[in-house]
Amino acid sequence: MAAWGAEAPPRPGPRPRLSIGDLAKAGVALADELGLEAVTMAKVADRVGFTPMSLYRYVGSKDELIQLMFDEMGRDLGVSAERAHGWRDGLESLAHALADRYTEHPWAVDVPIAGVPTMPSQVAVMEYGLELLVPEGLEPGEALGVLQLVAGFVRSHSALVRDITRAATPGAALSPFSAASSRLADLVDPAVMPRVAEAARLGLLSPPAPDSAAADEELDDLRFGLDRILDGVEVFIERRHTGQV
Amino acid sequence: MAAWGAEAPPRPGPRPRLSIGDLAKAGVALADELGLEAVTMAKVADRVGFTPMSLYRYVGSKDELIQLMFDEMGRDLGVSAERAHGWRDGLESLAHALADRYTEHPWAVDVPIAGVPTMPSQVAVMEYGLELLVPEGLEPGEALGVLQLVAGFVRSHSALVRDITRAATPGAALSPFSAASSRLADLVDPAVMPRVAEAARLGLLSPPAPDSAAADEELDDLRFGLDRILDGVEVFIERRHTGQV
DNA sequence: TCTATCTGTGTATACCATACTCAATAACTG
DNA sequence: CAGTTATTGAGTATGGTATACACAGATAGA
Repeated sequence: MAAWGAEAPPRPGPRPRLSIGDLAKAGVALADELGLEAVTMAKVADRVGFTPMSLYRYVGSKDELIQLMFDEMGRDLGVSAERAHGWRDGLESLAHALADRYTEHPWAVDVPIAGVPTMPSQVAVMEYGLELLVPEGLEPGEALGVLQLVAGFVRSHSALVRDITRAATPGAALSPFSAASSRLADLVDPAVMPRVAEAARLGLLSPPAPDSAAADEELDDLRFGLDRILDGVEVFIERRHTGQV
Repeated sequence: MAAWGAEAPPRPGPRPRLSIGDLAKAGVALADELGLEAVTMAKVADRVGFTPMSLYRYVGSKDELIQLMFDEMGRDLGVSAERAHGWRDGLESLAHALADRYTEHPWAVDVPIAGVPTMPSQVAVMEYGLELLVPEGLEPGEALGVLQLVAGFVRSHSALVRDITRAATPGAALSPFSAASSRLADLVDPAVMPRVAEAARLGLLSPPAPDSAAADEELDDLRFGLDRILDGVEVFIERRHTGQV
């Protein structure tokens, strides 16, 4: 796979003027500025000073380019198992590092998950997680399951945060569906769905006011879910240590 | 919002020959047969015996149609809080019902998450979850957090299962990336990533052989993640009951 | 120097979402 | 019952999209 950067032996013909990484970086920059839907072969080509069709010398399809962009944005998370104070601290660092990346690159939550993780940055996360969890007695398969749990939660949480942020940002194009969330209290029949109606009344289903506390709330939500997951993992590790499972 | 089916008062002009639900159902059927990328306005129109442009009398955009399809596929999960034996059993039933739906409609994991859940089927899930968890002492916001955890996990797990299944199915169009997973063992340098290399050697990163045990493995993985989450929630509920939090 | 091979370009195609216009339709008004 | 008017579904058109294909120039090895 190209993303793993096998070194090319000397060949006849002109040397490529780009690398796959250049292409991925250009795509990331474009998506950062204008969103994922703005990433077209033509615009990426323009950004690197190429014609659209030349990109196909580097990637087999646009989908492949998108996957490379996702890998690019997940590189070098700055976590290391040696520096972590135990598995729990390590997983928390990972979760926050991932969440930060999603915040920096909001489009990344729109990139479809393409099968079992095989891109370098994802594999690096796997190695990290295995280093944290296998010494605690987890089987590799179990450790990967925990990792999937954490990474998946951060992703879905980040997606929610992004959409809420977008809906609460005046001037942003809000879909007809996010627009409806503020009216959800009117749509839900309290007789049929009393608890949702109450939650809507409490404002839990509307975008929060864009005050300074919004970021804190998002962080709280991340922590809440993460704490539940890690509590569950802790229970499992305890049981494994005491031979109950 | 149209999906909530406000009844139309008598109006001049021809009566609409379709309903939004018809359109959503047609889209679902199409996606079931040919995948989400096959869902185009033209093909859906063809299926209901309309011209492409007529669909815009019912939906504002293709994205809106896709959201309606997602709502359609999540309707009537067949769970009820009254029938559940406690919150944990109730959440397990929900998770399995959702997983079954994703299995029946694999394209659903490709539907982008559009903000805070506001579609009827999603709101029904919310009501269900609140009924299960609020009596245990959780705040509505906490209960929604737990629900997001469960639903998000089932979704990401289902995505993985679908991609693995697709990769293991001979004849299916497998992306260059899923194709690479079988070669991951060759790509990873054991000196740099010893634990991933070992996991690859154990076959944990390759699609499983398409034997009869595959379905069981998938179910095991679902159970594993779900058990961790619910263990974590259980710890939280215990603490709440004993006033620790 | 010759040759095989690779790069980036130019051109062309098929598909797609969707804007705009219009004739036919059917409820409401008198 | 006749006229008015809003609405439906069809027809036509447009701009953007990914990508197939063929070619001219460039370059490393013989």
